[in-house]
Amino acid sequence: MARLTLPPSSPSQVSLPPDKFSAIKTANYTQIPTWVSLRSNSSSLKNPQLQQGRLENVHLVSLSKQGKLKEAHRFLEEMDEAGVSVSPRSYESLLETSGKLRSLSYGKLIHDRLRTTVENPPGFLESRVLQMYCDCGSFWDARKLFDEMRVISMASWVIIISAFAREGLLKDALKLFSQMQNMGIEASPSIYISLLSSLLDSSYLELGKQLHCHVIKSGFYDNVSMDTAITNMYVKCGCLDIAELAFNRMNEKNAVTWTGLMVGYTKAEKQEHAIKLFCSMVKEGVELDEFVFSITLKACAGLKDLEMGRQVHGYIMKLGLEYEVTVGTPLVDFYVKCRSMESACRAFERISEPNDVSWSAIISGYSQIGEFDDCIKIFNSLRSKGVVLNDFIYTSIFQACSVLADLNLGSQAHGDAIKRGLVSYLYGESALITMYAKCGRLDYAYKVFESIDEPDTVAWTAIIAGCACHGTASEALSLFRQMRACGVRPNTVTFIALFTACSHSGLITEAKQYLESMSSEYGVHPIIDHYDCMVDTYSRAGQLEEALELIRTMPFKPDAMSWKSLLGGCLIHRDFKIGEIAAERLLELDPEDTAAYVLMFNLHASSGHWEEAARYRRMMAERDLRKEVSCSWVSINGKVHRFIVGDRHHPQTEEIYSKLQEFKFTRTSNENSFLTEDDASLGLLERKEQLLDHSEKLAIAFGLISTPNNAPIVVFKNLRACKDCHDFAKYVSKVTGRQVVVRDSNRFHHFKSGECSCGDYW
DNA sequence: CTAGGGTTAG
Repeated sequence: MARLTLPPSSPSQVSLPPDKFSAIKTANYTQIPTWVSLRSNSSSLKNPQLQQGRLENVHLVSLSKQGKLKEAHRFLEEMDEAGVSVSPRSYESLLETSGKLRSLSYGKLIHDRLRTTVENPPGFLESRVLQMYCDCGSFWDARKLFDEMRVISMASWVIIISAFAREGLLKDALKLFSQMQNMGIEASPSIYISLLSSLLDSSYLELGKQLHCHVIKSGFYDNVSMDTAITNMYVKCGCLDIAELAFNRMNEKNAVTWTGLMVGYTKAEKQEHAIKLFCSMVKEGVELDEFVFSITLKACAGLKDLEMGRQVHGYIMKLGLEYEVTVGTPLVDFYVKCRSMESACRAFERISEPNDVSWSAIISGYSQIGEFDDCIKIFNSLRSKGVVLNDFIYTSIFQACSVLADLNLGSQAHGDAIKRGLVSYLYGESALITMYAKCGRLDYAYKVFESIDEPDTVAWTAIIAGCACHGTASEALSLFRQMRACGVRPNTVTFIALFTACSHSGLITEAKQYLESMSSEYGVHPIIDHYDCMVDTYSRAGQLEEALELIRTMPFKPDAMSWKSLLGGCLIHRDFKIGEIAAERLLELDPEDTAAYVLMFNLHASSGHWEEAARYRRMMAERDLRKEVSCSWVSINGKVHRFIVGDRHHPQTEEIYSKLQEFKFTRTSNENSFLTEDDASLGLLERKEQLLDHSEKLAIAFGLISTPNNAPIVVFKNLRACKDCHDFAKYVSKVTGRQVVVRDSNRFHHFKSGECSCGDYW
């Protein structure tokens, strides 16, 4: 008899891919036999009748539970040589592990071994093999095995139908279901549950009703799981009223049943109803679990009802569930949505084992309150700690990079996400399009867009918005037509992007047509933002009467944005009469809006009405309002250099200012010299005469001296570009032959040979 | 031996 060598007790040499370690973590280590004792008295070999290979099989199962399939396979071969037979229990475990680890190759090896070495395998092993193929996602193998089965157990029917249903292969699942019926086999509740729960939206309602009829005819009474599945089918198909009926008819309900209905109401934006259900649960004494709190907190978050959420939080603490990640994470999100970042952080710290979802919730929290630097900080620390990152996190990071205009970090994170295989999700890709577009690389944005096989509404919207902010309106409109041709439906945001493109290029007729047809032709009902865009389009184009008329006749009460857009137009086109109206209305709606004061100041100052101008400055001072300090920055070799007006802090200040002097740039038309936002931010009226040290010019000058002669210069600015700096950039591009790109708070300006892509229209 | 529920984002 061959000698049986047992494996060394050192850690296994089998290396599993890192993402499969979870299986090892969940392994039951109590199953590990002490193989030292196995080795010392390998009595089973000496006395086969006594042990019948029991210990070897225990060891085999142990290896399998630890996910050590390679080692298990080696051990199997040794058992063969030793003539020790493999127990059905071992086969069962090996098949289960192969499935869990989605290791088709080992699964197949076990299946082959079972076929060739065991003459009449017990029926349950056959269905275990089937399960393994389904778990590995190899439906072809599963189907082949199934078709070859001589006797099909109910378990096998359940396994294959539920696998097909879960995988979205509904047609195949239904075919098998009717095959069962034709064979006179009655489907079990599990089969109905699988089929019902694969019906994800209202397009399956008819099918769902038919299945419901089958269930009734089959006479299954009071099966909580199945009745829950029926209720949830109606929920997912959008029939909340029917779902509620089905729910009320149930004699016995559990937490799962309640949760399903609450999800439905929350999705339908009827959060109050969901919370009412939660209260009933408490009243009726239903045993609550973590999932109930997840959805309850989501409902509170949707309502931004801080009081309600706090009460729920108290209840959670009473039950000691705040440490659970399934409760703690939605709790974090709830506080984030209620703008209570401090509480969110506290809730986060209580989670005993935060997962990637918890991290994405807290990162998106920082992103939502505008603390983008914090987002990046957390991201970097997670990256270095090797925490699992998901596509949600990357989406937030790309968003942060768009706002910070940090192309460097953005493209690094992009590469990182590719390595982790997280980019293939549309959400992430759309965020990438926006990130590249807002970092000034419309070309990369296009590349990402073109790499998407079937762009969805959001992806199309992202690229259209990208074109809009770069001022390529005709491209935006053409993309919109292509989108329609591809059968993708535009949504509210798509139209905002489209209108933005029109307003930046003065396409009044087009904008008007879209506004009139969006509801009838595209099924998107205009909201006030769309009208505000139209007001903006008219205003920029100088059609101020039309803009005012639209504000007065539109089906919404004008908001601050309506008047702000109009006021902006009045400034460009020097209309005091309408400007005054707009400013008054704007200040009524939002007395803290600094833009109103600055715009009115400029409007009067630009025509020499200094007293009127001063009145607005005084008002601003009295209300203790300050404009955000204007700031421009340029990134050189990954390092960001920031400038404010008159800045002399940069180590190369002398060089920068002498470069500026070189241009001897003088204003082209004196009448157009407004007091700019730069100046207004400092409150220095006398600045009017010396505009050479605006942050934007400093950044451009620094770009000129720090990059090769032919390199384009990309400058970012937190406020809108002023006319003077705009002229300066044009001049620089003409004299130096360099391409200058300026992103202001509104859009991109591409300067080339003395011309700007905005056509002086911004 | 199978089946029912939740949280993150553009």
